[in-house]
Amino acid sequence: MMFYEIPNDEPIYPISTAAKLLNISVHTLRMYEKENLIIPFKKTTNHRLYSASDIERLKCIRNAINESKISINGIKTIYSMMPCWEYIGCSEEERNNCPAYSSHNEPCWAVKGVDTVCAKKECRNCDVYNKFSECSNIKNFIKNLSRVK
Amino acid sequence: MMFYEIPNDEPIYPISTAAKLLNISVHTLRMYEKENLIIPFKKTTNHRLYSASDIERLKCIRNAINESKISINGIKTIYSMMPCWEYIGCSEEERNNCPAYSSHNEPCWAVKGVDTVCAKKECRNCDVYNKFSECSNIKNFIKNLSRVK
DNA sequence: TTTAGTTGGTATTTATAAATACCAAATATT
DNA sequence: AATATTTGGTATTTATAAATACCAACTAAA
Repeated sequence: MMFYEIPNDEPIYPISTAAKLLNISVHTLRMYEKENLIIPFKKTTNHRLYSASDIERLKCIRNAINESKISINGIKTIYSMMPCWEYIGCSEEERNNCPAYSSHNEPCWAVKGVDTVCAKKECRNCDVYNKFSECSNIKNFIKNLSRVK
Repeated sequence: MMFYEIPNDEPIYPISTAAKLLNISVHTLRMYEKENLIIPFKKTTNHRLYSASDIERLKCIRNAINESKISINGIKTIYSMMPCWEYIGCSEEERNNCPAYSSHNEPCWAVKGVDTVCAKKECRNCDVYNKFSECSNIKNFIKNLSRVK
């Protein structure tokens, strides 16, 4: 018998499976997407697929909502505080042209402009986006910022 | 006729006046205090007094709750992200001994320990606390952090 | 000393965020 | 070809955060 290891960023679960794994409804998953909390992989036919790391991210979101009692808009605001420009390495000018740099309500991946460094990037694969599979990472990121730089 | 300028950090409004200015109930003000969103001045008799800058801060909190739809716990989590240690200038050791450094749910002024630099400080008068009279300042602080250091 | 305001507490109400239910059209699967 | 699933949409329900109401004891002001 052979085992194949599936990378945890491989999109494998259709939406119904993801919903079952998280014990929530399919519609709720679409709602989280509409709110820019999650970016599932989309097939050419527009059908969604979720990876293991997507599931982890969603567990984290569920925990924030249900245990920590942080509203969806609260989570979005927290996401918006990520200093993405440091991670991407934006120049002074690039920062000032980027809506993400001044956004206080939406995560960077929800507001990237058309002339920005990130415009053509697939946010789903971006480190800035992925650093949040574990939610407490934003403050950790801020800690590192202040030490490293 | 003479005019006396009142410093905007001077505690002058009793709770009923503050409530009227904000168009909310007295109990709501006490609730915000219990949740560590605000630290009003307390007279020796335990009666509260609010300053003009307290009122501004509260307007900001009201806006976050009513307009931005961020829950109280969300606001607390956002407050907890403030890199106070940079502002206070804590050493490596001081950081690691301070509950505020690792807190993800409570603002620093709600969790300061007994052996910390801030233990004896009056948080109400602290710059870290006061920088938030204008709410969008946390991200601005992070921006400065990454540039200055 | 009489009236007004504050204290901290619990119990209740209200407003609404979050989740569910249902829909017809499109796509996937057998 | 027939069954199952997904799509995006609106309308509804549910759970609960946030605010209010009420309390007796204490303090402040006229």
